[in-house]
Amino acid sequence: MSRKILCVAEKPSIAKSVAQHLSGGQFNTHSIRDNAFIKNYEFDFNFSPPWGQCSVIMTSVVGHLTGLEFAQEYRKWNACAPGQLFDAPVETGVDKDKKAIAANITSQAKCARALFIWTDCDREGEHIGSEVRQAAFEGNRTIEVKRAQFSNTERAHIIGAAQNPINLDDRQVNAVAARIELDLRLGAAFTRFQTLTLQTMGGDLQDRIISYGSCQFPTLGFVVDRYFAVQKFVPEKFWGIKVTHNRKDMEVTFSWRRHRLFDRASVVIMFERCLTARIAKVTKLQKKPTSKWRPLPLTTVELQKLGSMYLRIDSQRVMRVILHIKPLCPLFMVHQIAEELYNKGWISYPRTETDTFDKSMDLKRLIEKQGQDQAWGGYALTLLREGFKQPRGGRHNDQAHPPIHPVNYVAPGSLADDERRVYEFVVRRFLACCSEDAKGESTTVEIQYGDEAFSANGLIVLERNFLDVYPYEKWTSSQPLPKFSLNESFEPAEANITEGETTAPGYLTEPELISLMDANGIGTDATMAEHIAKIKEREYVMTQPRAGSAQTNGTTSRGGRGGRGGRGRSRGGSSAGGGGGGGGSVQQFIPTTLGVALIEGYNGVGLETSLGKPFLRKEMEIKMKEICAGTKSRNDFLHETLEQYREVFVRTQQQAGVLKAACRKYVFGDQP
DNA sequence: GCAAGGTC
Repeated sequence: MSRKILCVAEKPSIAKSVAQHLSGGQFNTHSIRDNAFIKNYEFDFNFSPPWGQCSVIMTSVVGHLTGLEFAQEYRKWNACAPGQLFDAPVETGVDKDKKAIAANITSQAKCARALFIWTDCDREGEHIGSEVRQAAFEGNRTIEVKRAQFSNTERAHIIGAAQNPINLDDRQVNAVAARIELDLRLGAAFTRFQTLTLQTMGGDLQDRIISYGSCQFPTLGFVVDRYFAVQKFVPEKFWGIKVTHNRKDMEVTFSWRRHRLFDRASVVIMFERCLTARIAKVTKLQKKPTSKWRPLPLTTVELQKLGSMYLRIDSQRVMRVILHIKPLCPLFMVHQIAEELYNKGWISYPRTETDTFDKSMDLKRLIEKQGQDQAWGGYALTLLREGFKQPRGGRHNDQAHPPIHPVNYVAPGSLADDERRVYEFVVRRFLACCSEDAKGESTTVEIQYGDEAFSANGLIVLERNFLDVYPYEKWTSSQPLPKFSLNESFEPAEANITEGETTAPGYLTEPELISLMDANGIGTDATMAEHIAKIKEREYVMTQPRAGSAQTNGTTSRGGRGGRGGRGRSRGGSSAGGGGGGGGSVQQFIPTTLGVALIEGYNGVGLETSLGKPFLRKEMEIKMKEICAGTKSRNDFLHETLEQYREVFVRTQQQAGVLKAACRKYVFGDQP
């Protein structure tokens, strides 16, 4: 029997590093025909029984091998009514530019005894694995198929994965296969319908593609929702009372327990009672221990959000990204950099939803590796000797990957500038997770002044703990507090009525948009940025710098945000200091007239669940998870979802007038 | 001329 095993990874970089680890560095490299990226690595490896010592060919694909298309006769836009695409026959075929890669696998499988699949351990990776399996079957009907389970490219981990293969999970394969079919049918049907229908209105809509996608539209919906919240916002005046007192060269500001009222006359009456009373009395003096929690283990979405807030990405990287014609935004770049660090074996798999470390993981060993660093090595070693804490656990677990953490030490000096910053962030975050919370003492002084109560807060930081290694967060007192005693009376230095106005929420920013997409299951961590780029490309939205985003000008009292619109909320306290802060201004998203018209149009069709809302897509995601759990079949899912959308489609077709009216109103500016 | 998901 053949002693050859064929191994196939999801991308060339993984094939290479796995080959290096399994071979101990001794391997031969062969190019393949018609593809410059793919290499076959040849070496020997001693597998666990029943395989034993085998010769190995390690190669890879580049992402998906195949694509789904409508049968030839349905591909032309005018070949059929768009609604027919819900049922039109579809066929899977190897992508044109992937033929050579598939042929390589087919031919290598011919004389192999087994196929080991080394695609990423996520849903899409499982499906790519099934595509690889199919290509291998074309050359060898009886090849045995196994799957290696790994989440980083650290040597021991890779060798362990080679020796403990599992089977391909066909549930995950089915879930993805169904998603692919749905995305194709729905995307094509609605895109053709919308485009062809609205084209007839001429003008600006004449020659453009008005695409629909199950991710594009909800993303657009978030932008439009916020836009209307801003537009419809009505500012309201409010009034408050501020009391200040000077003691030992410190000025203490007491804030009103009622915070603010929207009725000026009442505030004036209350204020005058304070003045009449003249003397304030300390009614409560409380000191209590307080702490600032160490951060949770790092997930992809957090890395992207915090990355764009804290890590400046240099312009060279921007150029590289432009040359690859990739969507241009900081989040996407952070993602790419993390991917590179993973490929090189420095950090764990950077796509994970998990914010809990498995108890069996040897975290101390990972901390130890960081001990040699000049900047944080000392902290790491001290942490090992004293103060190590098992990290807090969040509520997310994708059951596939641990939180993002450093797997090996690399001297920051040997990394490119932007890689270094991301690596440093991952390391510091990891060390912070394993540290003690910061400890402090908070003091609250409450006074009674007239009929009103006021209070002042102070904070003393006693132990910085994780803050020492995690400069991205700050914990500072709002004001230093002098000593007060219980029941003492004093005459406040000053009391004033303050005046302010509620301010409108801001337009949606990129981190906010990402948060909304994440919370609603729109796109994956790798594709969110692409969906955002897509709705810009389609001219559904545009971006512009938010005026005055750098600092709030705090001379007049502005009572926080969001009276009516409700959404806009000032950032949490830590944003002020942040390490490096990005420098540039925050981009905000504003819908175009077309974007508004589309969302308003679909909202106006009177469906229970508008296409501009995230619910339908969210439901799809939940059902995919059910398929993976084995509680739902692929066919039931496909059928249910198609019928659901078909209803929307039919309704929208019947009420195309509503969609057109929205375009007349917003795009052409006609008065109704 | 359509989608979303991989990756180069």
